[in-house]
Amino acid sequence: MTERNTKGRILDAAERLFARDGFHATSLRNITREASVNLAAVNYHFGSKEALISEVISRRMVPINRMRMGRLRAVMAESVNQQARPDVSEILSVFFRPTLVFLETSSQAKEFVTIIGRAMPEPDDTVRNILIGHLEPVFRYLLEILCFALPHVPYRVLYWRLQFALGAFSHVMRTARDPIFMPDDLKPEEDIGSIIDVLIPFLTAGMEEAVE
Amino acid sequence: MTERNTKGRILDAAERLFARDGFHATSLRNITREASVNLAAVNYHFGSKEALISEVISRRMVPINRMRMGRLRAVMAESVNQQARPDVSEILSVFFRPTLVFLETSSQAKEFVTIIGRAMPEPDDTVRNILIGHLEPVFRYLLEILCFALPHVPYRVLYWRLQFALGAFSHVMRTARDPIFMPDDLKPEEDIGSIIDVLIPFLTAGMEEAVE
DNA sequence: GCCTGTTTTAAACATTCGTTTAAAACGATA
DNA sequence: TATCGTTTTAAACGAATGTTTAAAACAGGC
Repeated sequence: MTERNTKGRILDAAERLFARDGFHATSLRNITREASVNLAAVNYHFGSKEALISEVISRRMVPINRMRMGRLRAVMAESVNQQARPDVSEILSVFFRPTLVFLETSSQAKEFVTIIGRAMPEPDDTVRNILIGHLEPVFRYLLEILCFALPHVPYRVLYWRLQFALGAFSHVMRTARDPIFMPDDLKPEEDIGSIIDVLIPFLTAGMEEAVE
Repeated sequence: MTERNTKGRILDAAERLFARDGFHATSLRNITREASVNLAAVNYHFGSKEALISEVISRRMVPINRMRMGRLRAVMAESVNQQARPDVSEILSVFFRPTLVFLETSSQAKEFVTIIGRAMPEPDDTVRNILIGHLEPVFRYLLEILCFALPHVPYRVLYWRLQFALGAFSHVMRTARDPIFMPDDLKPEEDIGSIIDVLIPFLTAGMEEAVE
């Protein structure tokens, strides 16, 4: 259940609190209390709070992005083999769905989808750049594949449409647990996958829309 | 050019710095230095930093939302008169375009669109609730009109699609001045209106997409 | 059982923050 | 010009933060 060693306990507690309260509002004292370790443990094991944030993001982001790149390459290869344009809906699925890969194995990892949504709009450059550094190669490849899939849509328009997709995704990952403006006759989705099921067709239609 | 009285100078300086660095990273000392007023002036004129944030948001958000509600009502009235469904593209335009209303009159107001993008994903509840409070009635009316315009799309799906639209919008308002992942052969849009011109058809297509 | 490198602990440090205070400066009015 | 309410000013306060320190506790190999 809870991690046995100090480093792992800190990572789990930090992930949980960063998701709940944000990076800045979460102090090292909160984290170390939650993890039942000494305050100095963070600086001893990670060096700084920033390095801890980086590690919290990296340990899940690296495998997620490896999965993304692998599947994107597969989509691209199949498209070349069959001499057909790749399917936009599949491209977007391949990008967004791996976010949920940890949900099956670790209940703890539910928090991480919130963290992705939090890191993207983070005002602090050093924090945001941690996420951006991970995401950049995937974004570039994604844009490249979309150019193949939608040759009639101008490059500049595709870039902005992909930004819209990122914005919609991060907003919804961040607020899914506690949605804003939720009418009384609706209730929050129990699992995030069902929101992505609504997101993919929405984004696909927007991506494919012809530009006059 | 620059405001003459202390209160106005604080508001302008705060708007500029909140947009550039975020709400939390901007200290009262930064603001008062930028405004060339004494540190205690903020607490004297506004009462607290939180009240200043609220005022920075309100002074532009109130007229923007008044404009939104008026135009939304007009769209709804015309739809009833003509016994036709309201146009989704027009609905979205009427919601998003008033954000830029200050851009013509005040060059200073360019900063405010960034602030809208910053307040939405703000981790601090008290700050985010300031924006949410302003937006809630508009959101509810917007959702209601979309139900009229798209009766074949389930209510729950429309709610989430509207959330996607909000996410895309706030992300792009926040990053428009300094876009992330911008390829070398693209350059940032000089005016935000042209990004909204790309956004509206994208969102419209997503909103209108049939649900199987 | 002693010794060595690693980890944990309690305490302190230096900064920064929002806020408060009390005196000084100002401005309009009589 | 004198007065009174408003505004500005410099200084200090208390609280919270990330980080560092130096000693204590621990673990494994000889």
